[in-house]
This record gives sequence, C-alpha cells and structure tokens, in this order.
Amino acid sequence: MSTNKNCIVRISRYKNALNRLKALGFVKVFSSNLADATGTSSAQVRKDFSLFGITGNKRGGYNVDDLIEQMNQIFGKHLVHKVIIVGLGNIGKALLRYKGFEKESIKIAAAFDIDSSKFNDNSIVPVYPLEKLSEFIKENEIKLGVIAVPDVAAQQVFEIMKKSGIKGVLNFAPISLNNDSGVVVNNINLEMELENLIYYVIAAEKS
Amino acid sequence: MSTNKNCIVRISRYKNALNRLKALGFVKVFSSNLADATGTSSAQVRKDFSLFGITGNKRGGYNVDDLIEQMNQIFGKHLVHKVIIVGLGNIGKALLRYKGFEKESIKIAAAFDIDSSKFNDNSIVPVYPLEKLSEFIKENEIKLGVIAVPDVAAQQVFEIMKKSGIKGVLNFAPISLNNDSGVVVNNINLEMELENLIYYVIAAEKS
DNA sequence: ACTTTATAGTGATTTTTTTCACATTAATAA
DNA sequence: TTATTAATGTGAAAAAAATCACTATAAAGT
Ligand SMILES: NC(=O)c1ccc[n+]([C@@H]2O[C@H](COP(=O)([O-])OP(=O)(O)OC[C@H]3O[C@@H](n4cnc5c(N)ncnc54)[C@H](O)[C@@H]3O)[C@@H](O)[C@H]2O)c1
Ligand SMILES: NC(=O)c1ccc[n+]([C@@H]2O[C@H](COP(=O)([O-])OP(=O)(O)OC[C@H]3O[C@@H](n4cnc5c(N)ncnc54)[C@H](O)[C@@H]3O)[C@@H](O)[C@H]2O)c1
Repeated sequence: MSTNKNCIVRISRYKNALNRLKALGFVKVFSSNLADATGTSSAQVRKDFSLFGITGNKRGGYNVDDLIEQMNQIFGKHLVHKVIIVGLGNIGKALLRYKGFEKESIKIAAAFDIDSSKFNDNSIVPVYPLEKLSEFIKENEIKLGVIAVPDVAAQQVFEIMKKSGIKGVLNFAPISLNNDSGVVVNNINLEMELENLIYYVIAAEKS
Repeated sequence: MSTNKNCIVRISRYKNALNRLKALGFVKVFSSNLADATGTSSAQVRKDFSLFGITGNKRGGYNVDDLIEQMNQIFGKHLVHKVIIVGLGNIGKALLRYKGFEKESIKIAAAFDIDSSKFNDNSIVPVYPLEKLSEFIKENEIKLGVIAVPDVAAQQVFEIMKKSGIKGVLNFAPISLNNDSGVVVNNINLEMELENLIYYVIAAEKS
C-alpha cells in the first residue's frame, strides 16, 4: 500500500498507543490524541492513515477497536508468526524468556546453537544443534529468523537461513549482512544505538 | 554539523565497516567500497562525508586510519562514556554481560533494580537499589542511561533520570516516553521490529 | 430544523533527502 | 613531461516526506 518506511514505523507506534488507550477505556480517539501519544503531528497521523486507506468520522474521530483491527490486518496479526532464534547467548536467551511476544501473535518455534550444553528437546521452546536449522525451517515453513550469534558467525547463519527459505531476518550481530536476495533484514546494533545517542548528546552540549 | 538523522546512522555504519576493512589489511578505501560494505551508493557516501567536512584524495580514495579517526571524533570516542542500566532483567543482564562495549569506549558504570536479590556492591559493575539512582547519576556525572524495566515502570524511571541530569536514554520498554525536555531518547522496541519485518515479508509475498 | 463547531481528509506547498552529473584533480602510464 | 584515467567533491535536479491550509461533513448546541 504505502512505500514510506517511516510511515510503517509510525503505524506500528499508533497501534501500540491504541492498545494502551483502549486499556484506559478509550472508545474513540482523535488524530491529535495519537499524535500526542506518539510524538508526531495530527496532520501526520491523518496523512499516514490516508496512505493506508484508513478512515474515521468527520468530527467524530476514529473508533479505537476499528483502528486496532485495521492495523492488526496490516501487520498480519490474525495469523501466528513462527520465529526461530539462532544463538542462545545473552541476547538469544533474553528473547526466549520474554513473555511479551505472544500477545503480538509472535511464537518462538525453536532455537539453535552450536554449544551442545544448550541443546534441549523437551523445553517449551526446543533447542537444537545448528545442523538441524535448515531442515527445521523447511519442515515447519518458518519465514522469520533472529540472528543472535557472534559477528563472525552471522553471515554463515544468514546463508543457511536464506537457502532454507527464510524471508525476514532480525540481526543483532554488528555487521551488515551481504544481502543480494529478496530477504528482508532489519539490523539491531546496540553499540550503534548508544553511539548515536552519544552523538546527539555531544551535539546538544555544543549548542 | 549535519542535521540529517539518516546520515548519522550511515556514518556509524561506515565506521563499523572501516574497522572491519582495517582488520583485513585495507589502508585506503574508495567511496564505492564503503557503499558496498554498507548497502548504499558511492554518491551517498561522498555526500555524507561532505556534510561532515570529511575529505579524501581525488583519485586516491580515503585513508582508512584518517577516516576512522575523524569518525571517532564525531562520536566522541576519545572519551569514555559512562552508562547506567536500570532494570536488571533479561535485557539488562544481556547488556551487562556483553563484552563489546569497551572497544567502543562505552563503560557500564552501575546497574539499578528494585529486586533486592539483585543488589551487589562488589561485582565489577555494582548493582544498587533504585533509591540510589539519582544520587549516583549526580555524583558520577552520568549522561547516558538505559531503561530496561517493565513498561509500567519506564516513565517513572525516566523522570528520575531527567531530574538527575541524564542527557540521553536508550529505552527498551515498549512505550513512548513522555518527553518535553531536551533529553534525547532512542527507543528500541523489539516487538515492533519483528512486526515491521512481518509487514515487509507480507508485502513481498503479495507482489 | 438551523447554526455552529470541531475534526477528518487531502491537494498543494514546503522541506528534506537522495541521486545525478560533471568539473576538478591527483595518480599512473606513455 | 605530457596525456590519460579514475576517483573525489559538490552544485543542480529529482524524489520523497512532512507540513500546511482549506473543504467537507458529522456531531452538538440553539
Ligand atoms: N549482549 C549484548 O548486550 C549485545 C550488545 C550488542 C551487540 N550484541 C551482539 O549480539 C550478538 C549476540 O550477542 P550475545 O551477547 O548474545 O553473544 P553470546 O556470546 O552471549 O552468545 C552467542 C551464542 O551463539 C552461539 N553460537 C556461536 N556460533 C554459532 C553458530 N555458528 N551457530 C549457532 N550458534 C552459534 C554461542 O554458542 C552462544 O550461545 C553478537 O553478535 C553481539 O555482538 C550483543
Ligand atoms: N526480553 C526481551 O526480549 C524483550 C523484548 C521486547 C521488549 N522488552 C522490553 O524490555 C524491558 C525489559 O524486559 P526484560 O525482559 O528484561 O524484563 P524483566 O522482567 O526480565 O526485567 C525487568 C527488571 O526490572 C526490574 N524492575 C521493575 N521495576 C523496576 C523499577 N521501578 N526500577 C528498577 N527496576 C525495576 C525488575 O526487578 C527486573 O529485574 C521491558 O519493558 C520489556 O517489555 C524485552
């Protein structure tokens, strides 16, 4: 529908805010409410909605449930999305233990590592050796993968994922994966995030 | 110097790529090398450099060490930046245990929690009760904080940080912090990152 | 029923970001 | 030494994104 990257991120924020507002008992919202809750302008909210063909009522705002439903549609929330995690170190374990993914219809289907002490077939989320990765992805038609291995291993893991049919990757390793294929890669680089923060803090000090 | 958000992120990526290229023995690089390594165009690389007044040699490319040095300057890498972490759960612990921050001159100075079983004055990075947060920030002139507490506690922690003089915050809680002040906030929302990935995977399927 | 009013929706405008294209120049080759 | 070449650096152009500003309209008030 839209091709604006920032717009997608904002829609996700609106959805997040809407769930909170709903919990507070809101039945309808105005574009300015969502703007305040997400730190943007009401015109931006309406423009974003317009790009996705989301409409409300002139003078009546938007119905919260309707909005949430439409956004769930955009993000495929009516289906459960199975995810696998490769690398069960600090980050991998943190994700595995996190309880918040279920309510976003994200299900961690399995984890993979090369450290045999981490293997476990019987836990809620099974942990398998890396050798089983390809097979598991194919058999379970997994589309989403998380890379949480050391940087030197990341490209190798990515190649296996690509070959096996993964369509989207969340990569925590601080390298840019060499990606010619159509696989979507989102990078999370925590060092870079802190660095970025430092840049703006330094810039603010100067002015 | 520059005011373009994407540009800063790209500069950070160039720096990352440069360190890798240096490790491989590169002494000079061309804008196209950096473009390839970071997935952008050579014109973009040169334009970004131009915004920061970074110059190379016509026909000779750029000297790797010089570039790294200039970028370290941009990101204040000649100083050690002290960071505190609030919330020592899954994410907080993952960050605490991560060894990669030192080489980026980021030092975790202390962590804070409300769970007394986590307090520890004697570990390399001490863990204190939340009550000590404000005092610690002031006494040690901490400028950077990480919020890794549950969403309901995040705003409260943020308020303490603001009042005590923190200038930059990395927030992992999935809420938008109400931020009127001049504090810089970078949000990392892992659910949203996965959601975003799902959006693009769905979009790719349709086309 | 009629008027007022507040908000949605959107085309037009402005601003920001990216890409283009080429003049400039330093290294290399002849 | 001179010509050739391959890269930088940057204004100009194009594209993308955000903001503005106004119209349409549904709700609330009289
Ligand atoms: N922990 C953090 O806070 C943090 C911060 C910034 C970046 N990162 C990055 O995130 C990634 C993960 O970090 P971490 O701290 O969780 O690392 P970690 O060392 O704690 O864990 C890595 C895990 O990957 C496994 N592994 C190694 N090679 C593998 C392979 N080829 N296939 C499958 N598994 C393999 C290891 O056995 C280990 O369990 C790293 O690339 C790191 O640079 C982490
Ligand atoms: N773990 C993940 O993979 C993940 C994924 C997405 C989002 N998040 C978000 O990151 C944040 C942290 O997640 P987590 O999994 O580490 O949570 P967690 O529950 O494991 O840890 C939270 C920690 O914060 C402490 N705490 C609670 N209230 C506090 C307060 N007022 N002051 C100081 N400490 C306090 C708790 O004692 C606990 O140690 C949460 O907001 C969560 O929604 C985490």
